[in-house]
Amino acid sequence: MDAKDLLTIGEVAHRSGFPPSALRYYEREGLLRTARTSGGQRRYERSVLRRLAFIRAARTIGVGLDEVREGLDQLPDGRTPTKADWTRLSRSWRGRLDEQIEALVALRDGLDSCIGCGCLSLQRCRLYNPADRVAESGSGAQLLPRLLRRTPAQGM
Amino acid sequence: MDAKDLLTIGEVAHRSGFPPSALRYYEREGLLRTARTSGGQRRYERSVLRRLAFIRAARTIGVGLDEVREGLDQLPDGRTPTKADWTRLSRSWRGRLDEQIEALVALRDGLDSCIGCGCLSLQRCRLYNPADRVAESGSGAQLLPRLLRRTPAQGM
DNA sequence: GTGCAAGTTGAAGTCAGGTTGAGGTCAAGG
DNA sequence: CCTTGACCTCAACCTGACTTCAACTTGCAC
Repeated sequence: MDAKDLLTIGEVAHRSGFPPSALRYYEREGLLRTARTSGGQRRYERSVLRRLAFIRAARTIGVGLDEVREGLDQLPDGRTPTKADWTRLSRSWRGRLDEQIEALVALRDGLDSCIGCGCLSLQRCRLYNPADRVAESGSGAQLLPRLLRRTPAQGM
Repeated sequence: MDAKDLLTIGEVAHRSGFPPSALRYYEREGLLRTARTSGGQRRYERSVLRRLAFIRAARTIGVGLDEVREGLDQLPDGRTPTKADWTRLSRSWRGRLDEQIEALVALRDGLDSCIGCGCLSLQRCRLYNPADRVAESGSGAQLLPRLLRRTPAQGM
């Protein structure tokens, strides 16, 4: 916490791989807090790098920034987060990842059967069925896409 | 091809699960062609439903519209596409799906090791490494997200 | 022949996750 | 002190895949 330990935005950008524009954006969005010099420039504590690693990992998995913020907000207020804190956060993604994989595998199996039959039929094709139910039920809901919906990393 | 067989946009919307706005959009984007009544209203051949099934399946897998169009453009010009035509198109996705699954599994394994060590370290964490490479190469590109990027079926 | 649901258009809006640019300020080495 | 590169803010822009809106027209049932 020595003043010497504080990093400029350029240093953080270089070390984290996020461009400065993203760092400023994350700050605006409440994912990061920064100290400022008397002249108004950002100075980052070293711990921001771990936070950014978390953000990077979350984004890679496809977690949206809102949810990332929620996660980060659950970190202990006063003290520096421990290994256990980060572990707890990460663990919750394991399930999501499993879901995503499961959904894709189901899709692949469906695709296989479609390749087999060449159908893509409204009645029979498993790839198509989600939409079909919509047509039947009149509801706006979808089935498989729901699992995949959480839009995977878009930016940059 | 009897005039009686032509469908209105509402009927196609209902049977395909795509809202009319999406159907018009797809037409503007060159994924669909339609006949028109003397008054200018769209009339769809029934075959559009199969095309839409293809589009739905592609979007579900995460294929972008540009690529869907490319695929559809490869369908035979004069004749009605056969089962084999659709099969050929679908088969190319199998590989993509495999890739996506593989990427997610790798991610999950990486996550597991991170949960184990609680690190999310800049140097060691496998979840983090993709970004690290970016930082090195100076490019704005991402590695894994590229595979997951294409936003899964959004419509309705 | 009329009423009204369903259709038409083009333009603009939406959402996420940032990027880009203009115009100006800060900080550090010489 | 001065230069210069790094930094600041605010606003506007970007992509993809649509949706929504306003203002108007069609087409089918009665």
